[in-house]
Amino acid sequence: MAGRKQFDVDRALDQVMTLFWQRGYAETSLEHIVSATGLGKGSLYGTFGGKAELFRRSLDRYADTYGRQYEAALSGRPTPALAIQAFFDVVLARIADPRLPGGCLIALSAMAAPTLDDGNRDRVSALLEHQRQRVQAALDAFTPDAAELALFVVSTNQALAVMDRAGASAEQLASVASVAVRAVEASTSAAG
Amino acid sequence: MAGRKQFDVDRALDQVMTLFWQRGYAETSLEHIVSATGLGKGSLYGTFGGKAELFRRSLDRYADTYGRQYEAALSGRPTPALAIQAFFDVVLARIADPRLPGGCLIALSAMAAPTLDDGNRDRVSALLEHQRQRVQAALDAFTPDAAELALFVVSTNQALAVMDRAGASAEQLASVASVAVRAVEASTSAAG
DNA sequence: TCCATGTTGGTCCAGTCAGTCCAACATAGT
DNA sequence: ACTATGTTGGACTGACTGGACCAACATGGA
Repeated sequence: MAGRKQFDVDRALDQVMTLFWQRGYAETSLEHIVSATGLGKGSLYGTFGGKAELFRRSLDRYADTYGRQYEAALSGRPTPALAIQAFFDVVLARIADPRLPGGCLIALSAMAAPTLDDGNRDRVSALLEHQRQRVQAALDAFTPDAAELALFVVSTNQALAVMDRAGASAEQLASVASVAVRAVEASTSAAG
Repeated sequence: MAGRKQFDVDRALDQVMTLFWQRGYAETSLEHIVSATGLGKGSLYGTFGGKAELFRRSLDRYADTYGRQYEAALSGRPTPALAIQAFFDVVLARIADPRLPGGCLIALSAMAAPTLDDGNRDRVSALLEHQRQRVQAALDAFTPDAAELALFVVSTNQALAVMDRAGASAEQLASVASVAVRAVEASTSAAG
């Protein structure tokens, strides 16, 4: 194989992911991507394919990056409430990081689902379902209502993304998360 | 005034609102709007102004239409839990209506905030804050924690919009709402 | 009746879009 | 050193975008 890649593929993907995360699929042009990565169109098309494929790779990279963090937060907690609080802390910390766009790429993409191609729409649903299963697995040991609670927790996560985008403060977002944690606590200590 | 309007402005606005609600701001072209309303560009520009103004009018019409429904649902309920359940029932019924797009125009627009013009971005925040105040007013009589709970309820409302767009079933959405209602119930009967 | 005023729908325009193509280049194996 | 192979970034294309414009039209008042 002669002629090696002149750029770091993962680094470029991070830049593209951030761009989609900030502006959404429709409002991110190839010109934005070219400008953010410093690459030419030939390199982008040769390495990643078209815009839709570039988006799919961004979704996967996002899910992988933050999926690990969620996984770590959920595991090894003594109570369901502490696990869910740690889960929300991941989101709250990410939202508070000024180097990253607001909200959540998955939530953003779910909203755009009707105008995404079938492949990307399905991918978004699958990633969200995977997230639900992750939370449910962490709750299963504590309560028989894990399925319902897991869906509620994942939904609240999406809510935080919307509220952040709408301009809510860090305190407000933490408050929403804490109400949700108390709901999980009440559910698991009373009925479970 | 000679030369009267040949079309029903509110009817046209409903069609435009539905289009934005389905596809979002960026993915809705003037061509879509012309085609959906059957009007010419001259009529649209003469009556509403440009695309951004058309979007603003759609936001306001949306907020007005469903704001009345939320208001009615919240008022005159004997307990906070019943008020919030009725509130969520408005969203759930709207989502279940096959004639309307999924999710919520406000939530959709909040997600697109970074790429909206200042006027529309501020409008979205204002409408969401108005919604929060509406819920808080309904809860104020019952509990001292109304501010925090109202924010939680409005957030859950946004969560339902995201989950619907992601393909969640009516049962799943109802389940999320019921967990939230129980959280309100526990908060207001225990601490209040 | 006739004209001033507002409406209508189509045409046109400059800019932007995603995607294709290719000539110049850099490398690895021989 | 030479060449086959893969990479690169810019030039180009046809389609589409939001918006400006306007000639034909419809109406209400004088």
